[in-house]
Amino acid sequence: MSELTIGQVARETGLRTSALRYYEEIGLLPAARRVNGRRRYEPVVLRMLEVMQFAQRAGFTLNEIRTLFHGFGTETPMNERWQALAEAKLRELDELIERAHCMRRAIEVGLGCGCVRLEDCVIGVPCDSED
Amino acid sequence: MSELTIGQVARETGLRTSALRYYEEIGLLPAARRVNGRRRYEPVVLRMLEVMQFAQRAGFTLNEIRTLFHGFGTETPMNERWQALAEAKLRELDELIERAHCMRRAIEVGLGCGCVRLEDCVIGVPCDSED
DNA sequence: CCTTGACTTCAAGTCAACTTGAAGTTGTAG
DNA sequence: CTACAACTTCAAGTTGACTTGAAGTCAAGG
Repeated sequence: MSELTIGQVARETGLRTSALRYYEEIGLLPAARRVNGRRRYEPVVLRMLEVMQFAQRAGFTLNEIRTLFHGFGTETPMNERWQALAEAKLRELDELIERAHCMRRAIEVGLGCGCVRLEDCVIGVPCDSED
Repeated sequence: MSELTIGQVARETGLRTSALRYYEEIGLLPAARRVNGRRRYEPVVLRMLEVMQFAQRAGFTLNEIRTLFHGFGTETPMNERWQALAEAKLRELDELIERAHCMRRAIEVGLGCGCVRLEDCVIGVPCDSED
């Protein structure tokens, strides 16, 4: 039982079958081999989907993930488009992390202070400039 | 000139007028006073919008932001719903920050290694368990 | 043979957060 | 007075990431 049905992949990954079909439709997953019209997946897609879900939770769009996967390891071990995207995303992630920290601090201040208006709390936290 | 037109608010905040009308429609902004049918805003909305944009960039949905603003400072200085939402969001933010850090590390590894397949890179980075 | 469950395709629906377009109103500048 | 920009409402369109529904196919069990 080396090949998996769409249902098995769905169960293993926690995705819905509709999502898997959708991924194939938009070219995120390579078109699966068909047996009597039904999809058969090689186990490696489980890992791909794992990474994809991970990337998605980290804020990548499906479009970016597709580029990430297509650009990675084709021809040269590390091509330029992948590198550019990765570096851009790195900067985005840094911004995201900073904003998240900032909002976190703001909420904590809000939880701990007696402000009547949220604006007063948040504005009082120094963040937009630097840490 | 203490009250602002929708155009002025838009210019000051960087939002489109359509967005401001939309915010009013969904109850995120209180319905502005009308003069001959046109909206007039008190300057305080600039701060509100500032905070709202900030919260949005930090990952809050408009729905959450509305709750955050409505629940804050009404009746008791710090009511329970606000507190619950804030604490839940705090946990979400922590998760987000961790995932972002993790993806960041994964990308860096990807940039620095010679892997042919992205999966190999990302999977090699210890993250899903703990840091 | 018939049912059942897992699958297929294709079209349309959903949600958030807006934007766009049409058609009309208001206030000011020339 | 006329033009024009800035506003109004209301309906419909957009994007991303899917989901839902209809109608049909296929293999296995009773």
